[in-house]
Amino acid sequence: MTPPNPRRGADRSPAPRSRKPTMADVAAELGVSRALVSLVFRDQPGASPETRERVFEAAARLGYKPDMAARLLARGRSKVLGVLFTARNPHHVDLVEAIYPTAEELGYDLVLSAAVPSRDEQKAIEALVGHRSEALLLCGPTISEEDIADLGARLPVVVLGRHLKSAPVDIVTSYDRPGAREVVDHLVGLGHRDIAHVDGGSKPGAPERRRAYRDAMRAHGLADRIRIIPGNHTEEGGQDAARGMLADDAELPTAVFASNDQCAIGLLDVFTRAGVKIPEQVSIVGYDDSHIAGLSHIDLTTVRQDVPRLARLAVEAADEQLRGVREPGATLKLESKLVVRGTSGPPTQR
Amino acid sequence: MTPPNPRRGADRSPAPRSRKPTMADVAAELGVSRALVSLVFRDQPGASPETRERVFEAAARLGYKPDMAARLLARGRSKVLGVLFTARNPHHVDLVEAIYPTAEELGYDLVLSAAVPSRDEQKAIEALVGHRSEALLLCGPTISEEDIADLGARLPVVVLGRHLKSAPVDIVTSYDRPGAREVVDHLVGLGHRDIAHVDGGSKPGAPERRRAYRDAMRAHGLADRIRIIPGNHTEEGGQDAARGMLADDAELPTAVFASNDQCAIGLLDVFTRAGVKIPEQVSIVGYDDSHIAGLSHIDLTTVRQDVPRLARLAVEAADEQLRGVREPGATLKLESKLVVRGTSGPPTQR
DNA sequence: TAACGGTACTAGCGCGCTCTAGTAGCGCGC
DNA sequence: GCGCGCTACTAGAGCGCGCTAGTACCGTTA
Repeated sequence: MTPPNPRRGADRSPAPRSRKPTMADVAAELGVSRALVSLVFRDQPGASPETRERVFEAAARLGYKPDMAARLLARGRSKVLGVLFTARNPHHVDLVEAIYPTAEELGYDLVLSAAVPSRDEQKAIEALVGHRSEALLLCGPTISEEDIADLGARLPVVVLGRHLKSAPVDIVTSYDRPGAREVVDHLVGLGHRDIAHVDGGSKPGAPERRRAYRDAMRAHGLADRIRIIPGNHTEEGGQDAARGMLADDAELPTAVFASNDQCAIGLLDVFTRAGVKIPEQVSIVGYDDSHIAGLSHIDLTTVRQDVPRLARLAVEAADEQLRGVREPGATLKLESKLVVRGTSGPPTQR
Repeated sequence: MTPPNPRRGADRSPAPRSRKPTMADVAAELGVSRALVSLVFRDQPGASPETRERVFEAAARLGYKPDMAARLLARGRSKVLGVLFTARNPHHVDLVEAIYPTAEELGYDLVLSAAVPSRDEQKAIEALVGHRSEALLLCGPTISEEDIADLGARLPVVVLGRHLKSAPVDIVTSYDRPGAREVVDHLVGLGHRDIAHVDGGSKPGAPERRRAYRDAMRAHGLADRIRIIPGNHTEEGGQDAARGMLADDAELPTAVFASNDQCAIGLLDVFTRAGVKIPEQVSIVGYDDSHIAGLSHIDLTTVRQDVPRLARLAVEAADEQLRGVREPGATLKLESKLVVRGTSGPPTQR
């Protein structure tokens, strides 16, 4: 029986388009050695300015572009960082956007792999490793701490936005306590006392934010008002939580602190549609200050994570691990700060 | 005992982590040839079942993973598709998610490159080509038609969601006319006559949707009610348009058809915050049915593009070009259909 | 018996590049 | 004359893999 995929011999040369020119073509064109062309393209000393000129000119004329795969293979260092992110998470998207400039600055190329429903994180990570990523930047990974530790033993790993007890990886994230504290301070300052928290279950960062919320409430003597509603880091999570609160006979809290922006947006939506005035009847505060909260239609009060610095630190951490200047296992935390926008305000008395 | 570490000269490898195992390590471990291991990993005939078992077992034990870069280099065909998308566009994200399964099915690996503000499309595309993408899938590219044509001359290109006059590339998109027609039919059926269109300027797909809106209005004898408001395919575009409409002395239209979902969401937000009831005072209809519209808090009436099929057709088109079974230049169009949700309803008389 | 065909494997070249270890040619000082 | 150091270049060995063209060893068949 022939295999179902008989793409074999016909596999060799795809379209009869003109073959991609290689370094050898450029070298032959000029009558010099491949090594010289290589030198020029790597911007290494050892070629005269005139020769450089001629090489670039010939390369442009032939349409030569360096082949990354071959370069990666030949070079000890691939200078490629693999980035895992969740396509649907706007905060991750922000991080990815912010990672590009620093990576470029330090001379790294980026390969992205998206965790999507049909393709779990493990597979996405394997793809990154397979593409010769030297180090991995994982945005809010949901795989087990053990798996992350295994990965960390194989290559440098930097985890963004998630705490880990003990894994041989670097961690770059924000302090949750001050952020949550600022949220509660802000809301209490506005006159709120019934401040609920819609959490993110066990999603990256969620346990810490939940704890920070509890601490902040206690610090304000509001221990008895602590109310934690199970949620998720998705719009649906917020929607479900909001529906639950509306269906509940108990009074609505006057303020809700959500575990991330997507969740907050879910809350916002269901409340708005139910005729609950935001922020008059319920104030809503998110977390992350993803572009979807800040730039768009939401005008959400939220906790801003310093995304550009998070991204920079993450890339630098990876670079340091790669250069071997220190052992993995560092934890870097940044301050985050409250951004007051339109979804929080003083409660109205009922 | 453990594999002897044949360290090469002066250790160029970054961290002193255990060197990545290669096929040779696996072969040595079993006392067989590299070629055998290669066979097994490529799932080719020529190895006994027992041997396969042993190879896999040894590979797992050593932690061997095939190296893509080397594989790409050695293989005539790289079997890698490069995907360009805009990180912030939820519809693009949907497409990326949908592309993965088909690509996997046809045996292609995916490399993503995001167009982000700090990194224009040209650079993102160069990165894809440099990583040995055999073909490119471009989600709503904004570069010039000429640049796309140049690209298409170099390698197979499939453009998603944008019309082109003449370029040697395949195009996969949706018919705009029936979708827009359905929108106008729906709104007229509800009793609307003042139906405005917030367009997307020259963004991919926008001109066609604008034209389709005009045609549909004319078909309903509403040529004199045609009202096109300049917008953009972003939330800000929608917000600006909405603010403009509110500031305008003229009466609000009773319905607004936005050029994409993000734009519709911007409209939705500004209107809602201004106290305009949706859909009682103004109905809003989007375009794309991106997850942000469908699954989330928006409950937006919109035109659904058949994302899974778009994705499948795009990958298949790339595959066909690569196999050389036809010349590039095909245009594939899919039906799209109206999805009625909560943001459209009958107008209230004033 | 030889000839044959099939299975299970191996040798070794080459993909396009990087990089070490060179060589050739030059001017210079002694 | 010699060595010296410098610049400008080249030869050639890999990087980890895929793939063609083998070889060795069966069991059949005429």
